[in-house]
Amino acid sequence: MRKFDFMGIEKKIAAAVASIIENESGQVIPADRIVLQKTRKDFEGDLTLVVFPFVKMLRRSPEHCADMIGKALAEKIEEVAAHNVVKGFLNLSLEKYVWLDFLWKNANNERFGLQNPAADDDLKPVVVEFSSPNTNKPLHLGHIRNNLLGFSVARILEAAGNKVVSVNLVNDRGIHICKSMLAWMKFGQGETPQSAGKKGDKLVGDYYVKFESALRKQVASIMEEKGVSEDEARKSAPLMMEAQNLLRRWEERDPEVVKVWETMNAWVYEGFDQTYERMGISFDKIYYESDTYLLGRDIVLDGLKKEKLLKKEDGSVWADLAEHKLDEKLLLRADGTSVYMTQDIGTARLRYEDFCPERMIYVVGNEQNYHFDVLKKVLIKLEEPYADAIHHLSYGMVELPDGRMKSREGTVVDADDLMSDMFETARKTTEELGKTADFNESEKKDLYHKIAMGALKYFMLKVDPKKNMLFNPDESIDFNGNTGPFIQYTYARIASILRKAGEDRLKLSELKLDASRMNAKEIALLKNLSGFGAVVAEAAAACSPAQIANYVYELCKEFNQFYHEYSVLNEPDRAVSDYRLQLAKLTSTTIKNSMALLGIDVPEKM
RNA sequence: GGCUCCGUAGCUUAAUUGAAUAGAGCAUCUGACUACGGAUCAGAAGGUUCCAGGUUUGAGUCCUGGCGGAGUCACCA
Repeated sequence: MRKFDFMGIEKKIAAAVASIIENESGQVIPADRIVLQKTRKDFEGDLTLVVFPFVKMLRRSPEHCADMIGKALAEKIEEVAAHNVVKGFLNLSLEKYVWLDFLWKNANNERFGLQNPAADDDLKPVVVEFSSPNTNKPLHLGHIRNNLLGFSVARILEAAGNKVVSVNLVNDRGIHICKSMLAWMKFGQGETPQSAGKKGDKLVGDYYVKFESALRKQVASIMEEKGVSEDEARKSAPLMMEAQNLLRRWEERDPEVVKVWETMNAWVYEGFDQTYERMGISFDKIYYESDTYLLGRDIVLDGLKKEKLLKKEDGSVWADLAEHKLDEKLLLRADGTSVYMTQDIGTARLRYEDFCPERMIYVVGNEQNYHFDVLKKVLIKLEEPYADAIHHLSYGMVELPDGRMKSREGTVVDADDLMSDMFETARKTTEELGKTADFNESEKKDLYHKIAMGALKYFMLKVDPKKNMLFNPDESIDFNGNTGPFIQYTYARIASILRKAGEDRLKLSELKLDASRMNAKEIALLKNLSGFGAVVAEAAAACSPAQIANYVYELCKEFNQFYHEYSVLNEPDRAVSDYRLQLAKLTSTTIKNSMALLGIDVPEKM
C-alpha cells in the first residue's frame, strides 16, 4: 500500500496515464488524482493504478477504463511487462530486469537510502529540542520516550537531507530546584554522591522526595490546627516559605546559595551524563534556563510599546488571543517578573539568532499542547519572523497498566533501573540460548547492551509518537516477533553469510544473471528495498520514527521468508548465488541504516 | 463544564492526501532442525474498526450527534 518511487518509473507511468486520459477525454487531470500504489500481495503485479477517479470523464465502466489504460501503458512504456484488471484497479507488472538493475546500482552503496549531508553553507538548519530535564529528579520512563524520539527524529531529518542541530534546554533553576537544595541543607549533613554511594541525580532526587514528605507533615498539622484548606496550608507552611526565600536569595546571587546550587547541579549532570551515554543520546548544544530565564521580558515590553499587548491596572502584561479563539494569556506579572511563557518567547528568539533555523522542533509531551499553541500565537502577534518555524512535536504519555506514573505513589519507572533490567534480561536470554560461548567478557557486555537497548528503543519507537503508549513493567519487553532483537537477529544472520562468502566474493565487478531467473520472493524483497528512500522521506515529513520501525520490520520478515526458502551460498549456480549474495548485502545495509535512524546498533553476531 | 487528542482480535499495535478480502506481533493450538544461525519459518483460530446517522462509485480514515478514556483550561514549570 505504501507509495514507492523507484528510479522515476512511478513518475513516468503517472505522466503517461495523464496523457492517455487527456487523449481519450480531452480533459486535463491534476497530477494528484493519479493514485499509484504498491500492489497488494494477493494480486498479481507491482504497481496499481486506481482508475475510479477517471471513470466519469471517460464515460465507461471502471473495468473498461482500466483495460484501456493498461493496454496503452504496455505499449508506451517498455518497463511495463503485463497488466491485469480487478474491478477498478489496474495492476501493472514491471519487467524483471528493472529490479535487477536496481540491485546492481545500489548493492555497493553503504549509505543506501540516506541523502548525503547537505554541503551547502547557506542551507538553514532544523533545530530539534528534546530531553529538557529538570535537575531535581532522575530521568524516568517518560524522559526515555522523549529522548529516543528526539534523537531519532534528528537522525531521520538528517537522512532526508536536512542540516540538523540537536539542543537540550536544561531546567536547572526554580522553586522545585530550591526544594531539593533546602532539604539537603537541612537534613543532608554534608552527604555527597561519593559518601552515599549513589549517582548524583539519584541523591538529589532523594532530597526532593524528603522535602515533599516533610512538607506534607507540616501541611497536615497546619490543616488540623487551623482548619484551613490544603492549598492554603501548603502556601503558609514554613518549609514552603523557606524554599521561596531560597529562590529569592538565588536570584540575588547569594554566594552561599549559588554554591549549593552549583554543587548539587554538578552532581546531577554527572548522573545525567551517564544515563545519556548509556542511552546513546547526545546534543550539539545545551542551554541552561539559569542563563535564559530572564530572556523574553524585553520582547514583551517592546510588544507592549507597539501596542500589540495590553497592560492591566495592576501593571501585569497580557496577550489577547481572542482573534485565535483563545483566552488572554499572562506574560508579565504585576511585579514585572516573568512566567514560563515569557521565557519560551525569549529562548525561541535566542535559538533563531543562534542558528537562523528553517524550523524549530520542540519534542515535548502532549500535556503541553495548549502551551505551544499559545506560544506560537503570541509570537505571531508579536510579528516575530520565526513564529511560523515553531513546530511542537507532541507525543503521548507513557502509561503503566494502572494509569499514569505518579511519583507520590512510587510508581515511577526509573530510566537507569529499566536499562539495567533490560540488560539483565538480554544476558539471561542470550546465555540460555547458548549464543555467546565464544565471546570474551567485554564482547558479551557489548552485545547484551546492544540487545537490551535495541529491544527498549524499538519497543518505544515503533508506536506512533502522538499516541499514548502502555508499558507493563511486569512483562519484560519481548525479544521475539515484532521487536528490536528480531531485527538485530536478522542482521546478524546475514552478516554470518557475508562473512562466510568472504570479501572477494562480495566485491563483484559484474552480475551475470538472466533476469528471467529471478523468483517472486526475491522480487518482493527488492521491491521492499527500493522503497526505503521514500519511507525515509515520509518519516521525516511526519517526524515519525514509527514509520522506519514498521518498514524495517517488514523488510526483515520478507528476508527471513526468502532465507528460509532459498539458499545463498549453497546454491549450485554461481550466477544465482552471486546475485543472492548481493541481495543479502543490500538488505543488511538497509537494516543497518534503518536501525541507525532509530538510534539502534546492530551486532555482527548474536 | 469549555477546548484538544484518542477508541481497531484477549493483549500490544499497522493501514501515504478516502481505494481491493482491515495487516502484524504476543498469548493459544499444529507443523518444520543430517541447518548459509530455530531469537527463525509455515499453518490454524481470533474483527459489527465504541455506537447511531450522513457525504461518496468507495469510509478504520471525512462530517454531525452520542458513549467511553486521557490531557488541558495557574500571576506552576
